[in-house]
Amino acid sequence: MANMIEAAKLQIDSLIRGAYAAAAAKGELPEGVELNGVIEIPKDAKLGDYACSYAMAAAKAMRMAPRKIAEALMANIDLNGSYFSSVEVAGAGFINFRLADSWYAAVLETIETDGANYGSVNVGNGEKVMVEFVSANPTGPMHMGNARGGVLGDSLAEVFHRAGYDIWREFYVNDAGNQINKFAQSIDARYQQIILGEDKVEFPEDGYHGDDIKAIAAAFHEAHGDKYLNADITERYDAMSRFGLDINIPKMKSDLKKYHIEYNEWFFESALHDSGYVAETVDMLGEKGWTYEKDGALWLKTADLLRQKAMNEGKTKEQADKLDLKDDVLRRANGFYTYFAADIAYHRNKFEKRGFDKVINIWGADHHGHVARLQAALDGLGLDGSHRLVVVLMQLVNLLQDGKPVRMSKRTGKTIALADLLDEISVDAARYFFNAKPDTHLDFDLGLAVREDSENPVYYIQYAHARICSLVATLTAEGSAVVSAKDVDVSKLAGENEHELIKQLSLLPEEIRLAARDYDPSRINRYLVELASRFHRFYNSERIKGAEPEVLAARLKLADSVRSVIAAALGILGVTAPEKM
RNA sequence: GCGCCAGUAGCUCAGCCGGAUAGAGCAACUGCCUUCUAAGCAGUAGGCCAGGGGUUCGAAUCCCUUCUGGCGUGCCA
Repeated sequence: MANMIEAAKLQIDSLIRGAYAAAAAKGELPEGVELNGVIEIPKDAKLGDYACSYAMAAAKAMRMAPRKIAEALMANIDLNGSYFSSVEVAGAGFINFRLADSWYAAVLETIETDGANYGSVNVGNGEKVMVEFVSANPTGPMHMGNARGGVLGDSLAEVFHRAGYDIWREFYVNDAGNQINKFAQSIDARYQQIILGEDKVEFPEDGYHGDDIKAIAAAFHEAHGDKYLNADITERYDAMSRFGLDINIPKMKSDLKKYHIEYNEWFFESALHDSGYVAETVDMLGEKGWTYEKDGALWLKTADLLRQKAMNEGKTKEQADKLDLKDDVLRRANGFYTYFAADIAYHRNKFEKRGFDKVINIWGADHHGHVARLQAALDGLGLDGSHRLVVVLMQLVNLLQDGKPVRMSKRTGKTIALADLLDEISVDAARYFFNAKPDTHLDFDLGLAVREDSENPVYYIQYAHARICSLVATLTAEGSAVVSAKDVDVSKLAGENEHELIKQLSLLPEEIRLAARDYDPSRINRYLVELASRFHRFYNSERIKGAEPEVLAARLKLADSVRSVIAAALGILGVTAPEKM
């Protein structure tokens, strides 16, 4: 689990601190200045492999020119036994380090040791984290937006897993509330149309118009005949919604499974209502003084909670008072709890009952108005939702057909089902493609998606992997098997392409750390493209087969390390690494 | 009105807890297969980082402000 980038940076920090102590002792630099600054990888490798800005940051406190400070520090650095071969002062006062063979060798050894787990880091310390994603309404088929959420949530969960968190994947099934009622009404209308004739029964305007509802109604009719035609409405709706859910939920499970997405738990909203947990949670808010009654409904003092939250986050009282805020209904005048009330209860359950340290929800951006409210409500319960609940907002997918937008609404019935998409493109392409940066719109053109060519970078990456597999097989057959990292003479990999390639290999642990920090698994996509690109460049410029034995062994080991890292990183995204293409 | 997000090359976007000359892919043009997979590589070209102000050794990056676009602001979920 070694992170060689971290190791290099830590070593530079200690080298500089040691040099400062030595320089200060000799009177070359003023004593007692706190060193700080950034150690980073310069954009241009010609400048060095690592650059350090400590001298510039210390200029003011030391009252010296940055370059002078840098030179004094450099003169006192001892590189013996370090990962670095040289150090120099450049630009305005950067101290630049160049990596030695020992560092490159350590990267290859780490990759060999860690195998498929290479890149894992432990920033999470086993903290319990739930990722809740997709949670599509079970009233109809899933669409492209759900596909994006599914892929994003699953990849993000895997990123967190590899960053050292204890991960739990969950799907929240909204099997209660108004939309279920509407679902039952829609099935009922179709059911009656089957029996009485389509023109005899009016279909509700705001019902679900999709063909899937007709199919459910037909199946229901087949199972029960006309039995429910005159049944009590509550009994009828209950039977119909349960029948429909029993068809739709397994379908969602199997559709998601096609994308290799599986959950630890499918959590039912109805369970929260049935057990009285929603009522209990609302009562708790009342006991804490956060609710009041008005017009027959029970309201949450959301405005007060949000103002308090804003002030906790650094806003002044004046700024907080200026916010235009509204309270929310928790229990309607008709006695039913709102979705919001159930959602608060659900999140109380996640934190309080099941003990998750942190919860990450993937939501469509159209729900963003709900984020701060939910956090504030949880704050009101003393659960610190503002810090422990993270909502990743995902812009919805713009589905295009020949450049024109296609509406994606369940009510119009014109959905492009998630499952159908896989008839058009591979799971690999879908997983790669939908794993785009969450906060940007994703234009998905159906015409383009059908194409399986180099337009899609996933093939570019997989090609690199297949190419290496073929190379290893060819050379192994000729008696040149991949050797262990310890037996590789890294000095034979001294070309710029080789060094750049190894440095790219070393970056994966850092990318995983940052992907978790920013809740952005698409970093891994970009990392892979860059890795594949550097490999292809190396492959085209350096011959492996036919090279001198030591050079061949070293280059083959490098290629095989790339193969291993591509497979490991594709594994995070749930994309396969084919041996042949 | 109030709030959230975005504005970087013709297009799609990286870069954003400040660092050196702002990068990639696509599209366009030019080369590279008798030799390890050409689903590949090398090269050419493209920019008031939306505008204005501020902070400092240094700003695409941080702060303020204006403009433009998307979304939210239900006893819907």
